[in-house]
Amino acid sequence: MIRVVLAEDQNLVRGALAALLSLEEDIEVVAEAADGEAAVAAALEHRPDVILLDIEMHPVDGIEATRRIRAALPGTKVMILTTFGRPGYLRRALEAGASGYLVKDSSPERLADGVRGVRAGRIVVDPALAVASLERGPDPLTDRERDVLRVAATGVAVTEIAKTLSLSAGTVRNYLSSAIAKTGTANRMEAALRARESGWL
Amino acid sequence: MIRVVLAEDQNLVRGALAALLSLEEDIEVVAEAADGEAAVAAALEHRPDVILLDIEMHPVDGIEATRRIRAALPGTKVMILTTFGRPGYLRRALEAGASGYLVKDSSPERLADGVRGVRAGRIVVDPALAVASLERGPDPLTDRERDVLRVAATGVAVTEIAKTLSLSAGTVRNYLSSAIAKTGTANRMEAALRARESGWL
DNA sequence: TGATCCATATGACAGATGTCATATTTCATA
DNA sequence: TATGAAATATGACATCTGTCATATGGATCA
Repeated sequence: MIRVVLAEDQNLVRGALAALLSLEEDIEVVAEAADGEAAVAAALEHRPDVILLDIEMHPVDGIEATRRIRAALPGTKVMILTTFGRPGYLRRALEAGASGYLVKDSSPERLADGVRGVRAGRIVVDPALAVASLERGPDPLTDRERDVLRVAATGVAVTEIAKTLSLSAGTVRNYLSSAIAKTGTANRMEAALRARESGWL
Repeated sequence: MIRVVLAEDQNLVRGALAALLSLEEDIEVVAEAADGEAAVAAALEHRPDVILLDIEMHPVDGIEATRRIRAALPGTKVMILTTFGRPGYLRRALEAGASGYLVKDSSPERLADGVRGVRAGRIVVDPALAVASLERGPDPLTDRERDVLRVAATGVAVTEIAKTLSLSAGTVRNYLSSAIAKTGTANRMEAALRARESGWL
């Protein structure tokens, strides 16, 4: 029997995935969690074989939860399950110690097979996404460029970004300029959108 | 027995929801679809009591599918099931003829209860969302303002927007200016984000 | 048949944005 | 320890953006 903890922030989807996994003879969902914090707690309490983590959870996301779980329970395998096939997400998930990465567009059979795969020690990754990750290359942005882009993505003006990050307006424009150059885009918004789609934010 | 057709574009979520609904004694999922087009076809073929529709599907979305299904099969009840609790979505869904609107953050029990509710002729809507919809008021944007905002949301410059929509650059700036005024925001990007969050795009 | 709104357009102006050159400080690393 | 990268800052310049006044033609509606 493979014991699984399931972490996903949308109640309905979480319940549905639990129902789906419960149809498998050899898989048992021993706990559910709605965010990263609760996922770590559930992992510590139940010591599952595999933990399924969504990435987009607040306040603690699936990547950070992966890091904490791998540190505390090296024997537990982590499988990421997310809507977004973003190269940067995959890279960060693997660096954080995940053994698997599935997008929610995968077929239901692949989920159960994936759980069995990581349990057996394999790395389970969508091949197309792995290729995209290599093609895109690593994140070229510095920490501050990322910070500035993240705030810029909300549409606020330079002076607002500067206030938010306690920087001078000129410095913010410098970071935006270099982020725009590195992403090969024409303005802050395209840079932010591109960085997001690459999984860098 | 309540016969249900389920339309949702993410395979894994669709399969999981089907598994969840199948746990109910009185509900039977008679067909699944991955987009609006297929949903309409499945509805015509299977004549279900209730059809569950995600909104975010391509190329035909859940709102458009609702319209077509209501026109062809007035007896079939439509329930929208979406990630986004956007007031404008709710309004448009009801105008298109939907009987229910649930966000994916709802509890699993509410899904089955909701299906029974719309089957019984009730309108099933999250009360908080209904209030938000009334507070926000109807979409104040003109067709062209919406068009321009949609393109602007991709981050491109005015000349690009103008080229895309076959307008002069000045006209585009006029529309952007009035959209910014109507949304009470400070620039095109905030206007686009706000319009999107309101469900106007 | 006016009144009003929408779609479209132009010109002018002030302010915001993106680029570039340049500079200091800190930190890691060869 | 010297080198380089990152974080931070300023000033200057050209271009882009948002606003406003104004105009025309079509649609709708009382």
